[in-house]
Amino acid sequence: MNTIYSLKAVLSELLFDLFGVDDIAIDLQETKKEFNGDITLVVFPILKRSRLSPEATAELIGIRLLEKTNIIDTYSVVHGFLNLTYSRGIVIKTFDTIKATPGFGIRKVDKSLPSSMIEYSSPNTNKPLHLGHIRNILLGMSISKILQASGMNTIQVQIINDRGVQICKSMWAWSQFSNGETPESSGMKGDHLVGKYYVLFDKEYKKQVSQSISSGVSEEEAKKSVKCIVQVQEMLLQWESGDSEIVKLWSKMNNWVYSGFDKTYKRLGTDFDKNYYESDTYLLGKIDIEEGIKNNVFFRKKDNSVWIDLSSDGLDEKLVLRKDGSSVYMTQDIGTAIQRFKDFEINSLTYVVGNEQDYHFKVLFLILEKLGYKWANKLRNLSYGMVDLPTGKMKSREGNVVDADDLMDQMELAAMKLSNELGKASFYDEIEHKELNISLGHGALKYFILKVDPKKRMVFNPDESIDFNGNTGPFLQYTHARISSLIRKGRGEQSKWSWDDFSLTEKERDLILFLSKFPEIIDSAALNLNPSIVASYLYDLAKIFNSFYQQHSVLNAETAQIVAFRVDLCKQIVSVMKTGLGLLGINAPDRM
RNA sequence: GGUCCCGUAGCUCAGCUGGAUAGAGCAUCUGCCUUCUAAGCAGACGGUCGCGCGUUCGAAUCGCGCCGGGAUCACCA
Repeated sequence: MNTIYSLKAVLSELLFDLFGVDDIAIDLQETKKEFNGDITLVVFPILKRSRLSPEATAELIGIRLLEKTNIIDTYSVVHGFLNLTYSRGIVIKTFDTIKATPGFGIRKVDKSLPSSMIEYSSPNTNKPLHLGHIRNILLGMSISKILQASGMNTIQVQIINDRGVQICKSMWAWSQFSNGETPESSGMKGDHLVGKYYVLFDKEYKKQVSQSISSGVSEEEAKKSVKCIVQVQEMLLQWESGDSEIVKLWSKMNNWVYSGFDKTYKRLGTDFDKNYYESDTYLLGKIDIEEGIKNNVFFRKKDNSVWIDLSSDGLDEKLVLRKDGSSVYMTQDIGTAIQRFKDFEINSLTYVVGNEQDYHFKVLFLILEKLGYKWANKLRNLSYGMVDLPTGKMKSREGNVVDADDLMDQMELAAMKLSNELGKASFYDEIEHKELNISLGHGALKYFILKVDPKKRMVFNPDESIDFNGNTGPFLQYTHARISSLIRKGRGEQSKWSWDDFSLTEKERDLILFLSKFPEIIDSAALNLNPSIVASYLYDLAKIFNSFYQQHSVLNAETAQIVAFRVDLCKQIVSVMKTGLGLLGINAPDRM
């Protein structure tokens, strides 16, 4: 339907007829604000074939274009730039199409097609979620919605790192220090309680190490031999051998953590279709390694460890099985990926993972390709930069993290405070007001994180980073609420309008043309695994609307027909805003 | 040392499949609420696009080389 595509088709034919140029040379781009027009053809690439001056070439194309199509109304030539203005007819048609398309921008999903699997969050169970997880979760959640909107079925999964030395540390400390403390008895969220003991372990460990050192043991030796760490190692072995007491404790503490995570996920608005647990999957992959040895993908060294040589791909040798036959991370990831393609009818798998693991995933994908899985080229990595604090890196075991729950509390509080300052509280009853502050606080946080290109590293300053003015979530929500209000108030206006009743203002044209880009924006965000594309589109849309709003009155427009038309236009804008914010996981309140 | 990512206004970021005078927000300053929500709008101020060389009619954008920041290359997870 898109006007740019139809224009490109016409141009393609025309330029071939005129000069014999191919599509590659057709460079169409939006016209800069300073010039008249909507879209610009850059004619420089055509000059070689046209053998005319830039101006003459542009003129010639302009004239012919007007003869050939009614998409374009007028043109102007500035140097080598042919600026084209869409005709009223095509603008009208564009708006009619948008209006006639329910859920404009969202492509229908064919349920019978294979799905795309997205893995994200992937927490450890020894500590609560923090700001780093928030970036991961928001990206995963948002990209899942975007993929759905672009017409894919999705399966959202997380792999929960529920075993290993980390959780044993929490278990050990709890056994030592807790006196049987539980989430119920302490009133703490389960994940926070377990995290508390993880930090306690670290303190105790450091204490024991320094005591050991002062009694004459070398630092290196002390770190390995201190009582608490030795006991943790024993615990891990007991867990692996299925010791019932240990497994019971492990299971109890993990369940505390899960109920805590569930609350946080719910608050963030995410939900997984399936959880994978590392305790179930950590043995996967060994069989595949054996298979790969037979096929000469892997090789065994003298000490019995198994490797893959990736030097011909510009990478190193990589271990896939230890000399004692036990797995490394890579082993599990190989096995888990293969398992997933068996478990589900999926045709792609996207991992949302911090960029510190780029190398790991590059290797993983390469190994799976070498193992001959044809879906290996459908593996993707949405890699994102770390979130650091002004004071440096967050470290859970040292406790200097921005906790996910605390952060959301803080955001809600800030929204409440601002709303009271602005004197808006009186419009609402208490519950409604609370919900609104949740929407706005979370909107600010989500937009702050998602508007940035995922691959950029970001510094988060809890005191300064979050704003409610300017290029922010609440600004978009405010714009949405404002338009909603117009529609509410305009409901009484029953006038019918037709295109013959009025001419379009410049801002109205801008809005219609800008709205029409929404589907491409979604496709582009899906293709690039980048929600920030949606975020900046919505921001631009809001800017254009607010500018329109300031210049023209909707409800007090010159005639009843124009009022009716503008209300209709508002309906389309509000729909795109709401859909778009939804893709970012942000609520769009009707008033605020 | 090898590899990957980042470097654009005082700060936070767009723009990067080459195109016209590099755009927003925050901060600072000026206007605009007795008319549809001022969490807004209009404007001012603010730039050697890290540096150099190259490719090109044209480079923030592509290539090469530096510089700065981060990550990674574990029989850790």
